[in-house]
Amino acid sequence: MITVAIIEDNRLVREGMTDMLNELPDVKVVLAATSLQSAMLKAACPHVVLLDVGLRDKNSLRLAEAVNKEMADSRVIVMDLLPVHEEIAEFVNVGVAGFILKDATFEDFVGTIRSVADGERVLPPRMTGTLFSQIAQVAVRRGGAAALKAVRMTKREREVIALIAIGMSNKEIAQRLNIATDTVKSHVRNVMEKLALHSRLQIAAYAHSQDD
Amino acid sequence: MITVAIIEDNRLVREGMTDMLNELPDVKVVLAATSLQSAMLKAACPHVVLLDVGLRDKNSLRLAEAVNKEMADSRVIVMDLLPVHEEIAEFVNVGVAGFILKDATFEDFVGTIRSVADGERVLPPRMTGTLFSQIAQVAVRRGGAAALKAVRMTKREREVIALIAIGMSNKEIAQRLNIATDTVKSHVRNVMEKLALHSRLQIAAYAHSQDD
DNA sequence: TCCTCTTTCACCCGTTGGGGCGATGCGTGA
DNA sequence: TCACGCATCGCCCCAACGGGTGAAAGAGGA
Repeated sequence: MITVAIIEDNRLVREGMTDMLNELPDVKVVLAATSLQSAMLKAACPHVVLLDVGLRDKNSLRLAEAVNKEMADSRVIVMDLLPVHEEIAEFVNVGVAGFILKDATFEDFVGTIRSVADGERVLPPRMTGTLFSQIAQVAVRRGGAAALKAVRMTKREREVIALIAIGMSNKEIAQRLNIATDTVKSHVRNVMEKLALHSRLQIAAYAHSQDD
Repeated sequence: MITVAIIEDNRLVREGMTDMLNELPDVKVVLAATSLQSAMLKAACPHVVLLDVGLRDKNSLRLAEAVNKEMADSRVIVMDLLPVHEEIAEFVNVGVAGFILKDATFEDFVGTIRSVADGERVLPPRMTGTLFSQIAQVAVRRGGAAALKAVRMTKREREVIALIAIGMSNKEIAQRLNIATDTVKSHVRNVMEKLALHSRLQIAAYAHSQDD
């Protein structure tokens, strides 16, 4: 049995991965969190740590290094969207055992986990399918709406998103909706949490990508 | 001869207006600026001040009032895109002599200027044509590309716009393009100046509206 | 040749945004 | 009835952004 810890800040992806992996006979997810907490990770002591480094943090490298150092008996797999070659080299240098792109096949994904748990080193293979789409499928399969609720926007949030998309500031949105700017900020923060984004610009980009 | 000052922050519109008006035998543009500087305006001492209040400033009303107060012998025409009735009333109250919508006919436009210079008060007439489209036509007529250059983005600026559109910060753009963040800021400022925008979010909205 | 445009970079300053944290009502459904 | 999600608002902190000014170097056209 391979024990796995998932560090991933997008709720949909995180829970989808957890379910998918738990359906496998030889894999068990023992931890799924948004951020890295050494304490919890040490307590869980998983064979494999799936570490999402997204595209935001520059210090994701040091993050991977830290995990590798403090968890000598755990092996790290870095998940990324579109890593550059130099970055891959750097990650390998700090001791990352595996590398998987988010547009990988599920088979590639599981294969990487098993290989890494087996002691191998897996560098980014050429992949064709999309891991993301499969996660989305799993998400809708289990419990139907239950999963999508995690990323489903409330009425107010959709309003705020729409106003952000047309370029309005928090203050302007507050005036338009007749609420306090702090309230707008709360909505914006919740939206970013749900979509795993980190700026209102990304919210705007997301909004525009939706209504194409 | 009617002397005119133009306060308008969109370069294309500003220069287009200047040229169009200067082609008239009885009109001369003596000042064309983006913002209101009392000193320069007093020095120019125009018969008519064309004041663009756009849709951004809340205090455009006080601006119009200030011009009217300090320039007792100049008459003010407010230009706006889509003013509300209440706003019009307020502007009239602070002594604005004329009012012209940006989707007015050029004839209406010139007529308003002449009437105001003549001492009349011109409230927003019902108009049909679009002043904007005529300005664009004049802009291309005179020198062809010369005018569009004012709003034509440079290669670098287009790159920056594209990266803003997908949600990147100045710092991220700087890293991507291998330039300093201050340089990126310069480009962003220039873009905003050219498009008469006031935030990167609006740039993103503009970019997305373009490639539809 | 000179001048303009483009691209580059720097410094300063005030405002906004992102993130953490807590708190209060209010409806809905278990 | 009680928990939960939603919407509301507040405060703090610090980094990022918007805006102004200034400057330097290279490209290209007049």
